[in-house]
Amino acid sequence: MDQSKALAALQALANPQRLALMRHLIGVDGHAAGTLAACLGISASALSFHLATLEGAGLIRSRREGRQLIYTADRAMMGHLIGHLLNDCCRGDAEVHACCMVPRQLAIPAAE
Amino acid sequence: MDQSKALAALQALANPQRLALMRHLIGVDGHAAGTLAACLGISASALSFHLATLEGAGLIRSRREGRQLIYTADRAMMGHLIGHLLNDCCRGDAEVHACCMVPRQLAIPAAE
DNA sequence: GTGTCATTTCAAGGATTGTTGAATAGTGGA
DNA sequence: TCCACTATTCAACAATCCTTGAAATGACAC
Repeated sequence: MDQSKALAALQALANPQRLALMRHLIGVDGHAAGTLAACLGISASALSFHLATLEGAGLIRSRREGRQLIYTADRAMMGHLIGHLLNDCCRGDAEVHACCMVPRQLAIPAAE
Repeated sequence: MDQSKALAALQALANPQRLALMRHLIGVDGHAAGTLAACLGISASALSFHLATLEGAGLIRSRREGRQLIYTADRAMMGHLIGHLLNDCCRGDAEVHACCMVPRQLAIPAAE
């Protein structure tokens, strides 16, 4: 992932509504725009603006199902962004790695 | 890490100059403000503005050494931010993990 | 003390971002 | 066809962010 894509993704995530949208969209098959507007309590046009920003950054995709547009998270893109922060921006720094892996490692008791 | 801290950190990183600053500051003992201004080619006051933003978000710290202010990255904060994205925002999603963990996470077998 | 270096703070302006409400486009049913 | 439903686009405005250049602060040397 190049620098400018990572930056666009960070700018997209750096907003409370859009971060909330990503949370809603990760781990599900997708949500219609209307559902998302109701979840976040924002207007349809504000939602549309935020969805367009996330889609422009490559963090979500959309498909039409009848009258509805179903939005899904692009989990690979999210992973690549995190990978960029971790390995490129922080150059694989050991302390950064150690601090972000805590919960997952604890969830695996005596894994070695 | 709570939601609002993560958001502040994302907003701080979502700017080309500030992302470049983090890159410069990770993995070194620290840089004086003047050095950083020269590296990035921006004015002293613009630099100061960006450093204050990063410091306000907890991503860097500063100490005085004589006339100079030495800035260092808070690698733990950076790690916690990435951990938040990975485990809280993405709820530990396996595909997200798979896409970002190229070098390290391969050592940890999936436990879900 | 004065002078100089390194940096921050301030005020002003331009650029960008986000919200609102009305108008528009696309889909499907009667 | 007409109508209802879903969602986007547009224009206008408010809010925020970023840059600039001048002034102020803090630390050191003389």
